[in-house]
Amino acid sequence: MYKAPRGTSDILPQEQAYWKYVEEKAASLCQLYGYQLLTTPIFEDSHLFAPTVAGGQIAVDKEMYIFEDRSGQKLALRAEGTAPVCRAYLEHGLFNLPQPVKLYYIGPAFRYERPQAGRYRQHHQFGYEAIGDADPALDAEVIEMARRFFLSLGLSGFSCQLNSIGCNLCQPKYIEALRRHYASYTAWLCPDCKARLLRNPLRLLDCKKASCQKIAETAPRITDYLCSECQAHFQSVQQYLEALGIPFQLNYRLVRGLDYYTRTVFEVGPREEGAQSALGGGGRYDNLIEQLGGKPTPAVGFAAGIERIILNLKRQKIAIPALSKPTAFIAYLGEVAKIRAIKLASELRQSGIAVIAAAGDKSLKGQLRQANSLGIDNALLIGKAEVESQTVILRDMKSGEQKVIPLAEVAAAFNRKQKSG
RNA sequence: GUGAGCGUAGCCCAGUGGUUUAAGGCGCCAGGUUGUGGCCCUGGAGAUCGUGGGUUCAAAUCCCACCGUUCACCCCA
Repeated sequence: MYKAPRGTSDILPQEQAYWKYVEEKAASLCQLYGYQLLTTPIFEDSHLFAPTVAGGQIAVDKEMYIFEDRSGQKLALRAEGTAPVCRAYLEHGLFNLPQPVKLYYIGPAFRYERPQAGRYRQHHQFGYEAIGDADPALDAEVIEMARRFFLSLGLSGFSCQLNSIGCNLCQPKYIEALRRHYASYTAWLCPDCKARLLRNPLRLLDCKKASCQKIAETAPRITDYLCSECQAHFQSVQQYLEALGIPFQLNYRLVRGLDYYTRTVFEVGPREEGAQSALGGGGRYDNLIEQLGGKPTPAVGFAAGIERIILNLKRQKIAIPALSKPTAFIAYLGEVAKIRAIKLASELRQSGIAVIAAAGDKSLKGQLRQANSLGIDNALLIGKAEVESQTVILRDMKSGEQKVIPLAEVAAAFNRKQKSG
């Protein structure tokens, strides 16, 4: 038997209410803030993702779905949302619009990793980006949006952590200081951190091992190394957040794995920290667009994982609206009645009334059982007698009340019901 | 990529001191009214016990490998 590939999953009808709920909240949030939907291809030139995957080219090869098409071009399944949005921004000359340009996206992303709860090979991301202006008010807006998004979903008890990791003027000086600090402790570092010291020193700060944490505690802080511009920018972001009444916690050890982040970084997660707990995160990436071949263009954005959001909706037992059900179920007895039934179904749909017609040759009992388990409120019954008298029996499935109505008046009866109900 | 746990019908699972018609619940189908659901009762269908190999007279049960899944690391959404 075939199975969905490892790390992927089918989203069954019973789950769809959650997806619709989250997607609609996302869309209305973006509408509220003036962010416009941009849909990008599911695969891209594989090199596009090189700057956006931590560890650079090594991780690109190991963690991405890369394949060659028949022309030999190296393509990659979308690994994350930001780089494609920036590519589209450059490709279509969106820099000619009044800046900043505000865009959002929602769709699948792929990473070849070992799956576990909240981590999949195919998952879905919702994200938004404000491209083309370095105004710290945009950083604050993006963070406020994230908070409003989670609140609108009904989630509570999450926190927002904030930090600044500087720009390409001050960050290298800080990394230098960090290296000097760690150099005297190499013997006590875990193997992972030894590798990080060479490849990705910022990551040293959030190693979870107790021995490494100790060293991190005495490490120099990025905030002490920010250049005056970054310092001022960071101050402004905080000032705006306070003005907006957005709670946040400064976390000078918060770094984001991706190389392109500059200045503001933030992460939203449940207060109870655990693996795979981050609901979303983002920050400023003032260097990315230049790295992709554009002019230096500042930008800030946020991305969240839909599967993790749904996981938290379930954990917090948040009630979500049910998907709408068909108005009526049509049952029949006998071949002549069946013809009348499928014709009636067609006509009702023509007037915009959603119906399910029975199929097969189940007993009336079986057909009503089906209507019941589908949760449909009205059943229309057609037998020999109804065919002869040009009527149908309308049964209210909640009360059990039945009445005989002329065939021609069925649609009108439902329209009346909808208005009064 | 590393370490650990788990894998019995569509779903939840009993059964692992070796020999069972592999049990139960949910769901599904049918019957209990000749044309009527939900509750109840009765019956039925549905499992090569994840896959492959090995040990044995005998394996769901022991061993190995692979696959899948879960948890942690890693990484991140």
